[in-house]
Amino acid sequence: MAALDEVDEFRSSQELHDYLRHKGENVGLSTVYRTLTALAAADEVDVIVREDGESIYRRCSGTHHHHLVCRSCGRTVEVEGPAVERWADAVARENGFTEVNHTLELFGVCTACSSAG
Amino acid sequence: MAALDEVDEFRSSQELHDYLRHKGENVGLSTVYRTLTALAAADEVDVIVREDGESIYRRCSGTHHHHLVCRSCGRTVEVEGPAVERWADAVARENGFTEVNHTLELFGVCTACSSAG
DNA sequence: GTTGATATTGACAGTCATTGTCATTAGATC
DNA sequence: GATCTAATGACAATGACTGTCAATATCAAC
Ligand SMILES: [Mn+2]
Ligand SMILES: [Mn+2]
Ligand SMILES: [Zn+2]
Ligand SMILES: [Zn+2]
Repeated sequence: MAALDEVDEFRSSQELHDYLRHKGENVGLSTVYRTLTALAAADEVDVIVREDGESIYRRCSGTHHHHLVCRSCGRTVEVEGPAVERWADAVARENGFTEVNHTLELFGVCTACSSAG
Repeated sequence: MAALDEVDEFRSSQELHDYLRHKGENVGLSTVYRTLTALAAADEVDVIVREDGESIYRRCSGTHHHHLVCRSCGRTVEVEGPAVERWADAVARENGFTEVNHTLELFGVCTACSSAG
């Protein structure tokens, strides 16, 4: 978890494992997978599934929010949208669905990356 | 594409391949993968990446929309949220991001499945 | 301090969706 | 029919993720 705090961007299990190994920590890949899965289940970290299907993790604030992520450098901005949350609830109710959760992520190119080209 | 029209729910490449084989069509798995990837790239079908990372495909209406999907049976409702679209645009602009797209899907349990248990 | 019960670890092998390869086939053009 | 070209499908390879299990750490008695 400390390692995730250090990077501030979304990282996959394998990336985080590499990072820890380069820092000299002797930790196994299995443990990284297990730990991240457990932390995500306990809502201690956020997970999003990238478009290629790989899961990436990040230490985030405790409140419900979504992400605006730079496709190029991974820079992440946490964003909130109360109107969106209400809309999702209403849509689910209108259609009789229960136990509804939603995934909402924004992917784009940040200022730094678009000026760098 | 005709096969996708027949099912009306999101299906993975492998599921669609099975379906075609059971109907007697002699088509290879590679071709199903290739075709679905191409159709998705050409915006002829919608793709979403399930939480386990598997990509599933569906023939949808041409207008921009999102999905309310039953986790149990796959039943899918197309939903629209103009307020959400405006919110996404505003958030992207405020943070200086360009070329922004968004993924927004709702997963829950439909009426039929929740009464069936 | 030693012992033993219990939980955690990590090396390694297995799984499975997806992608790559390539010889074969289908279709068009002459 | 001969020749070229694009599409196909069987099969192998990739890679993220999961399962296994012996080795190790943790810790509470004794
Ligand atoms: Mn977050
Ligand atoms: Mn759709
Ligand atoms: Zn960037
Ligand atoms: Zn259902």
